[in-house]
Amino acid sequence: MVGRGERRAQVGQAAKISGGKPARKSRTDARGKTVDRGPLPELLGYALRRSQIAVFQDFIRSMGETEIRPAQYSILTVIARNPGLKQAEVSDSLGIERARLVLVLNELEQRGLAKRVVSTTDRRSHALFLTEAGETMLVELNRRVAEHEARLVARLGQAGRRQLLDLLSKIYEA
Amino acid sequence: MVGRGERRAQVGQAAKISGGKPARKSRTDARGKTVDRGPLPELLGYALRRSQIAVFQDFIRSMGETEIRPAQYSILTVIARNPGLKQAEVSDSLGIERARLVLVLNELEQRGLAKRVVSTTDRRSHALFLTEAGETMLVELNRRVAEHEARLVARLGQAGRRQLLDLLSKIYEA
DNA sequence: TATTGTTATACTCTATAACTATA
DNA sequence: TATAGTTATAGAGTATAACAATA
Repeated sequence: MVGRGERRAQVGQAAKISGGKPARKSRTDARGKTVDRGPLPELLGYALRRSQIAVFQDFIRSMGETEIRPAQYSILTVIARNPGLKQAEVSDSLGIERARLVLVLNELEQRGLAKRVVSTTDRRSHALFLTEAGETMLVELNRRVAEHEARLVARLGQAGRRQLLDLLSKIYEA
Repeated sequence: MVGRGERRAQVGQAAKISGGKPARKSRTDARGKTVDRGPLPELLGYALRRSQIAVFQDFIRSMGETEIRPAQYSILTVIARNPGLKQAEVSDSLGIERARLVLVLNELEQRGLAKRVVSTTDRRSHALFLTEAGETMLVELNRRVAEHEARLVARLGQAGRRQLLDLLSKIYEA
C-alpha cells in the first residue's frame, strides 16, 4: 500500500547495534528506477509515519461497510468502557482536540451509535453513552479489528508485535 | 506532549508473549480522572498513531525557525541524494501523491531551496535539483534532525531504536 | 493511448481563538 | 474567573478526477 519495489542497493550504517536486518535505504519503484532515500529509513519519524499510514489503510479497509474510522472507533471504545464519561475526559485520554471531538460526536449521535446526556450535577457538561445500536456495532467492530490485528501479526510475529507495542509505549506514554 | 498521567489500574491480557512491560491500559488525566482505554493500547494502529504524532511534534519543534516540515525535509533529502530526479519518482519513493508534491515543490522553489528544470529528453518531465541555498539548508536540517533523533534514543536506548526501526520496516516496506 | 505535471475538489485532522452557558 | 461545550477558521495531508502537453 505504501510501495512495492524490492531489489536493494546500499546498506549503510544500519545494523550497528542489534542484529536485525536494517530497513532498506534505497527503493526501486514500478519503473525499475532505484531511488536513494539516504538517512530517511533510519529516522524514527519517517518509519513511524509510513507505518502508521499503512496500518490505518488496512484498518479502514477492514471496517468496510461500517464506515467507522480509527478515531471513531477509539471514541466508541472509550465511551463503552467508561459510560457517563464527559467530553473533556474523552479528549484528554485520546488526545483528540475537544473542538474536533464535538464534530465526531455529532456524527456518531446522528448515526444513532452514541448519545449525549446533560449532566445532572453540572449542567455545562455532557455524559456520554453508547446506544444499543452502538453496543451492537462495537461488537462487530471488535471482530473486524481482531482480523486487522491478526494481519499485522502475520508480518511481525506475536513476539514482534509485543516488542513493537512496548517500544511505542515508551514514545507516546507521558 | 500526548498526555501526562501515570498511576495505572488494570493490566489485562498484555504481556502474553514476551517479557516486556505492557502499555498502560488506563490513563489518569490532569483532573485525576482515570479512564479505561480498553484494548486501544494493545492495538498497533493506536500506538503507531500516537507515537507518530508525538515524534512529529518534536521534529517540527526541532526544525525551529527553518520552518521545514517532515514531508519537506524528506523531499529535500531525496532530491539531494538523487539530483535530476523526476517528480513522479519522488512521489513514488516517498509515497506522496503527485498532486500534493506539486504544491510542496512550489513552496520549496519559492523559498529558493529547490528548482525544476525541464528535461531535455522528455519535455513532459521536470528534473529536480537543490539550489546552493537548498544544500546549505539541508546541512543545517541534518544537524537538527540528529538532535531530534538523539532525544528519541534517550527514551528508547540505542538497541531499542534499532529494534523499533527493524520492526517498522516490516510494516511499511512492500 | 499512456504518462507528466498540473489544477481542482472534497474530506479528515490539527491547531487556535472566540463565544455561550454555566459554575 | 474558570470550565464545558460549541462554532469558526486556517492550514496540512489524503484521495480523486480531469485536463494540457508530450510521448
